[in-house]
Amino acid sequence: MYSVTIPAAMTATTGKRETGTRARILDASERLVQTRGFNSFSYADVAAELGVTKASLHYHFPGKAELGEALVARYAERFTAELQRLDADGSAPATKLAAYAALYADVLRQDRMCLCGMLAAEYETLPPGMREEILRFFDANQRWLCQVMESGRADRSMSFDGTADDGARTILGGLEGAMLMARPYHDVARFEAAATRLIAGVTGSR
Amino acid sequence: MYSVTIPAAMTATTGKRETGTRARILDASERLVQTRGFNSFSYADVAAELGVTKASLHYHFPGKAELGEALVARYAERFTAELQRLDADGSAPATKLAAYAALYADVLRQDRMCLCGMLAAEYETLPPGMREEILRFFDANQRWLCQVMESGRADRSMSFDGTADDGARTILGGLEGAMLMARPYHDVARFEAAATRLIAGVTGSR
DNA sequence: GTCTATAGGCAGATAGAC
DNA sequence: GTCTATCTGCCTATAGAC
Repeated sequence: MYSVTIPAAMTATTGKRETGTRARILDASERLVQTRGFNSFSYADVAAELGVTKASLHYHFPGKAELGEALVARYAERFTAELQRLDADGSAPATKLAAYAALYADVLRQDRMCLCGMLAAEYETLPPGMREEILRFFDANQRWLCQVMESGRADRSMSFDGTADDGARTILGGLEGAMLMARPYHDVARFEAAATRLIAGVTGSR
Repeated sequence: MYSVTIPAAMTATTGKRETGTRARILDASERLVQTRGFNSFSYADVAAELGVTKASLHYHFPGKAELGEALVARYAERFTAELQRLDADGSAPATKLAAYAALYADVLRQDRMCLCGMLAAEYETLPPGMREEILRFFDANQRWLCQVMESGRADRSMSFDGTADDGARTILGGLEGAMLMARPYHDVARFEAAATRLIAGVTGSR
């Protein structure tokens, strides 16, 4: 098994567990956005879940835009930390890709969509600050995948046509799409089968 | 070029152009859902675009749930007609897959997401009637892709590992995900590169 | 079929007491 | 920091005239 996800309410950089109201707001909001979408959850939802008032939430996050930006920032920070951890492992490129896909599977097992995948669907309706962060998240993933594929090609453990850049995009989009499709069916196996095939497409294991 | 999409306001089965208010409501709503999402558009948006009042919309569609169901039903009907048209062509399996991907590219070129791909993200928030129709849409696509792949394997024009079922799901999810990723970047080429690779993964053209 | 008018609710947000 | 109270606006939806 490749997982071992960092819990939401834990700062990726310090590893320090956060228990303050701010972190609890982010945790509840994150789950709501990943399951329902940014435009389909309200301050009232979060307040009810935390047992506080809406006004209290506005103290921590003046507006929904600020809350949204904080959500993506924390999510991206955590995800980046996971990618660095995978790099630190020093495992083979193909193993890294499998571990990467397993991160997605972990999210799906909680009946959630990737936060940024969900926000990508709502992209047109989001405030500019959130849009920029979302693109940065995808760019970072893309770069990491591209680098893994390049190294796999370099050590001859992988063989694929075209650029590593296009391959990375195919995998990123393929995994996001596989999540999107698997969720309505509540079928993680559906995701895993697709993930395996997507990775096989670049490892040349056919 | 593989496209030649049936215009929205045209009944797929009869080919008869519809100009009534009902069809115009569906057209405007469809575009809004595909760009913003079901929970991010309102009767007011549609009414303003059509130059009628919200009350008039409620005459044609009592509630948003009924409007949503009619949207998916029409979209699925149109899409199914396209698939039948592709079958009638009698072209090679690989050509059919390329034409299938081109249908998605046409949607993306209008800066839209696949209607059902968008609704898949919002799935948890949708009324039961819409949910069932969305699953039916994906099932139909899946079956069509599966059948094309089976025939490709049968005539030896395609070679792929695993079941055609898994392959079909990988392509369906891969294309939906590629759309999802390409839209924020306004980059159709990004989609096309991924689509080509996804199809190459089953045609064995490597 | 389309309109005016309006209901009832919930959204995001703010002021100010404690 | 969290509360009560309140505001304004938009949402879906309905009644009833034309």
